[in-house]
Amino acid sequence: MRNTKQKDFVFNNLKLRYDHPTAYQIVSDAKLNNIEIGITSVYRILNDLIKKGLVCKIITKDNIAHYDFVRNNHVHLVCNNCGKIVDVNNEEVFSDKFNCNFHGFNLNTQDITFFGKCENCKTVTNNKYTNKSSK
Amino acid sequence: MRNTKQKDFVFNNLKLRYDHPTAYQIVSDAKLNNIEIGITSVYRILNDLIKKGLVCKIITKDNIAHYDFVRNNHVHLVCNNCGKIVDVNNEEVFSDKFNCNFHGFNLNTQDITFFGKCENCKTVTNNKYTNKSSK
DNA sequence: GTGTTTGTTGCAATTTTATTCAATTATAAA
DNA sequence: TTTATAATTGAATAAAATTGCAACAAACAC
Repeated sequence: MRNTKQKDFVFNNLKLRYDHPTAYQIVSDAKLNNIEIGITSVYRILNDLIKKGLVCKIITKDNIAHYDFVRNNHVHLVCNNCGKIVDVNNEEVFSDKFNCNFHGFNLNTQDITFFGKCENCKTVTNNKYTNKSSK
Repeated sequence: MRNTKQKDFVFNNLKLRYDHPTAYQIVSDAKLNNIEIGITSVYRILNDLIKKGLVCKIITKDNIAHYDFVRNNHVHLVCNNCGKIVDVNNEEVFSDKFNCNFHGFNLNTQDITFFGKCENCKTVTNNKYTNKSSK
C-alpha cells in the first residue's frame, strides 16, 4: 500500500465534501485543483475504499452511482424524483421516531444490506474480492 | 401497461426463485424455457419493477447486480468473500437479537437506504424517474 | 544518491447496463 | 373480425464501470 496524490485526492475530497458526488464529479474537481487523475483510477480507488468499508456507494433511481464517506454510521434517504440524498443518523432510524414520513420525505421502499463474511468464509485467509490473492 | 410474455417471464422467474440471479442468468433461464427475450428487455423490465418497489437490486463486492423479488420486508446479508446472499426478516434485524455476529455471518459494514419523495417533490405529479413524463 | 522491487497509474479493450428507434404486437374500438 | 392506436420489443448504439497491461514511481535497501 502506497501513498499517491491520486489516492490522497479521492480520499480527502470525499472526506471534505458532503454532497455524495459521482465518479465524474470527482475527476472534474481534481482537474480544478490541478491534480492529474484518470476516471479509471477514480473508480479503482473508490472500489478499494468501499472494500475497506471507508466509503459507500448509493445508487439512485437514475442508476448512476454516488459515493459517500462513511463517518458515524448513518443511513440514506433518497428522493425518487429529484435524486436528492440526505444523511440521517442510525440511532434516529432505529428509534421509534422512525416512520414512512421522515425528515420531510414520504418513504415507500428500502434497501438494507449488511456486508461481512459468511460461516464458510470466516476462517479463510485469502479473499476473492478484498485481496487479489493471499500469495 | 400491457401484458407480454417477456414481462411475465421476468416477474414470475424472480417470484419463484430464491437465489438472487443476475440479469444474464434470467436471460439464460428464459432460453432454457424457450422464451425469447433480449438482455435489453430484461434490464428494462427489472428497472421498471424496481421503480414500482416490487424488486430490489443487490450489488455484491464483485460489482455485479443481483435482483430479488420483494416479499415481506427483509434485509440482505452479503458475504464479501464468496458473494453469498442471505435473506433475513426485518423484525429480526430491528430486534435486540441483532449484532455483528448474525446468522453465521461476521458483519462489518452496512448499506441502508430508504427511497421515497422529498419535501419538494411530494406534491409534484410528474416524476423524473418513475414516469417518463406526466403528459 | 542509485538501483531494485513492487504497487499504482492510465490508456485501450472489454464488460455491464442504458437508450434510441424501427418493427412488432397487445389491446380496445369499430 | 378487422383496423387503429400506442405500448413493447430488440438490434444497434451509447454510456457507465471494470480489467489487462506496459510504463511509471513510491518505498526501501545499499
